Amino acid sequence: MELDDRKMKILTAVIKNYLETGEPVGSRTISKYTDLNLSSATIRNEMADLVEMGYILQPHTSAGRIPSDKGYRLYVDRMMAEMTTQMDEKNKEVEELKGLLIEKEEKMDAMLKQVARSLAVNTNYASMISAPSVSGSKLKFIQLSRVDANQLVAVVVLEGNIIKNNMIRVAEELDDETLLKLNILLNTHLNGLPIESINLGLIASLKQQAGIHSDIVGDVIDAVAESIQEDEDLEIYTSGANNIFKYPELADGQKASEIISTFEEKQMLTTLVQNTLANEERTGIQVYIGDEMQDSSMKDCSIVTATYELGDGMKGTLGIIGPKRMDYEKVVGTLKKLMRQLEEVRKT
Amino acid sequence: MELDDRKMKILTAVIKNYLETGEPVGSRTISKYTDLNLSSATIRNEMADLVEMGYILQPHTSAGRIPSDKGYRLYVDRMMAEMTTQMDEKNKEVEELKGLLIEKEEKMDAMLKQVARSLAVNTNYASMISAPSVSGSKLKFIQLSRVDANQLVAVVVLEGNIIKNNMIRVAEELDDETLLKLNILLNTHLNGLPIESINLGLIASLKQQAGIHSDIVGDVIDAVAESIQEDEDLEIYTSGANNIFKYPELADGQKASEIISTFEEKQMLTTLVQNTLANEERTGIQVYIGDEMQDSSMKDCSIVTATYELGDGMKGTLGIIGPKRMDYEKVVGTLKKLMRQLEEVRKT
DNA sequence: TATTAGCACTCCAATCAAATGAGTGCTAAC
DNA sequence: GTTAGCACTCATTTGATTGGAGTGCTAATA
Repeated sequence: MELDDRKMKILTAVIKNYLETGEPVGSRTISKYTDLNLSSATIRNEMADLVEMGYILQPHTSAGRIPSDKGYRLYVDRMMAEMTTQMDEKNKEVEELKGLLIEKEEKMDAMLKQVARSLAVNTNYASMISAPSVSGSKLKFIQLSRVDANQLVAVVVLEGNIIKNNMIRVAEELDDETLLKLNILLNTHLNGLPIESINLGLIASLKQQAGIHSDIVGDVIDAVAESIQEDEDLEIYTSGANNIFKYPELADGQKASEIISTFEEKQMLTTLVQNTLANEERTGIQVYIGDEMQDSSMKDCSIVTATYELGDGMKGTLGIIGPKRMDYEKVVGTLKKLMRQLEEVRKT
Repeated sequence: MELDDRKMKILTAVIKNYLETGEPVGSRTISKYTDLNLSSATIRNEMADLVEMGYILQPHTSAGRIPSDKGYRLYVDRMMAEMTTQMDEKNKEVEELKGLLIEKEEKMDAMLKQVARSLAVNTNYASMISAPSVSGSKLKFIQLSRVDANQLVAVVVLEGNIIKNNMIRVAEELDDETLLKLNILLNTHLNGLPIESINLGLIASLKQQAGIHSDIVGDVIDAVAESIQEDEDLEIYTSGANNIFKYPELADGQKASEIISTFEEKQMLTTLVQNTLANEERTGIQVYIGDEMQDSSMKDCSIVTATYELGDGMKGTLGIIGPKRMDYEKVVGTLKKLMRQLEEVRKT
């Protein structure tokens, strides 16, 4: 059987209607809703075909139809394709979301929290944002200072002015001169390097040059590596978890509990973010529908993710978690705008 | 009317039973449950009195009784008093909670998250912990370094090895010598000072001594102050929010949504923490029952908080949020143990 | 051949009455 | 002061009934 134009129109109508109401859609409704001028009986025949083809489902014998994951997928893919062709809508709506303006924030985490929050408030869905991965970013500055007899603090500044630090405990006390030498050694060899390029070979070479202090250099490099790595296991901020209660299909006790839990654990979100960053493609926007995510607690949800870039190869992901029947157009639009705004921020 | 011994026993029996079952308790149940050897009829008479006195409630005419906030309050107060007298229970149960062992963590926030999590897992209630307030703590070390032409990074280490940092933008470029002088100036005047003592007078005096660079000193001090203040607006970590779904009286959509929301916003928790820190008393443990909190979303909850101290005047609060009928004894015991453990941590 | 009107049928959801049973309050007896 | 006994209350459960939305199928129509 073939998905001809008419079937497509009916499918779209079913989905759109279901997105609005959340109730199964009957043939009569479609008959009026569309401009096809077909009777409900004809629609029924077509809908029976669509069920057979797997695009819609019938909760029970005498009920209307609801979209299946496959149906949503088709719909979303078409929408995404359309959106990229008619890019003029970009200008049209740019003003619209005032609440989404991002204030310049000195502290990265404060900014991310703010973005997550405003995203949740504006869309009425739950939201998340991952801190930008620093991989690919370059070392800008390293400073080793003595705090007291056997404690040092290592401060590392990356491009994009991300500051990391770490305490280092040293067995033997270091005098000022040695400390100075170490600082010079570290800075001359490491500044400007992308953090990936700090590998074992380089560390060995540094240790050698440090002579009698090779142990300390080892410790220091470890500490530096650790401080960089620190939230390379993707810090994720979430907001608006309670929004899921606005959608009856998620608000049921059992489901809600699972979703909240998944949300809190963040493990699942982390893998999703990694997934998104790995799969990045044309628009940078990806949609996961129901079972397309591994996690069973998300089987009644959809997640829309977007990759943002702050320059210097610092990429992160932001996303919306909502019911399958979420307003994909609005969400995708909002995310696109936010992506653009985040990319502006780096210029300031 | 007077709350004699027998009434007290009956009240306690009602509460204990209700804590377990969550169902209204009838006279017949009490008649068997206690060793009073009284018939249900007598119990009924007494319970009628207890209702009149406000310690228990009757959801509707022909139902059993449930404890009122006043009843809970009496029960909790008595329990707390008992617990402080028979402190031997301390030894008895110390082994019991294996999962509660706190691993030494270099990073404060990682440790706090871990504590919150283990608290939630062990109790089956939601949990929270506030980062220790640094007020009262002393400055240990300040370092100002140039990252590039017009950006400095200020690193501040407080006692307890809390590290804070902040970027500073300067209009005019500073040469190495000036920077060195500034560092010396800051360290000689500020090291060892409790952070509260950095007031306007001191700043003015520093500015004066900085001579032509007084503007910069102002900026720097501001940055330092800001970085210290940063999470003085009480960072709070929460965990186990989904546990509320385990208690039917909270799992209903509307209520759950409000609670989750309150939990996420953290505003209410912040004021609670401040409250707790301000009111600290004998044991350091406080119980808030239902309406004793301002927030209406918490009207069906109780919160038990404990104040921990990491030395150096660094105090924080940890707590448990659950239904009113939570297992107060267990919760208080667990919190006490955790307090002790946290206080051990500082010694390592 | 594609479309449509018509009709019997299905199934959910809402409504209602009756039955159930836990628990009370009160009174009279012990 | 305590208790047995009894009538009464009220939430909850159960089952039967109904209404209506929606389907599938068939026969008539264009």
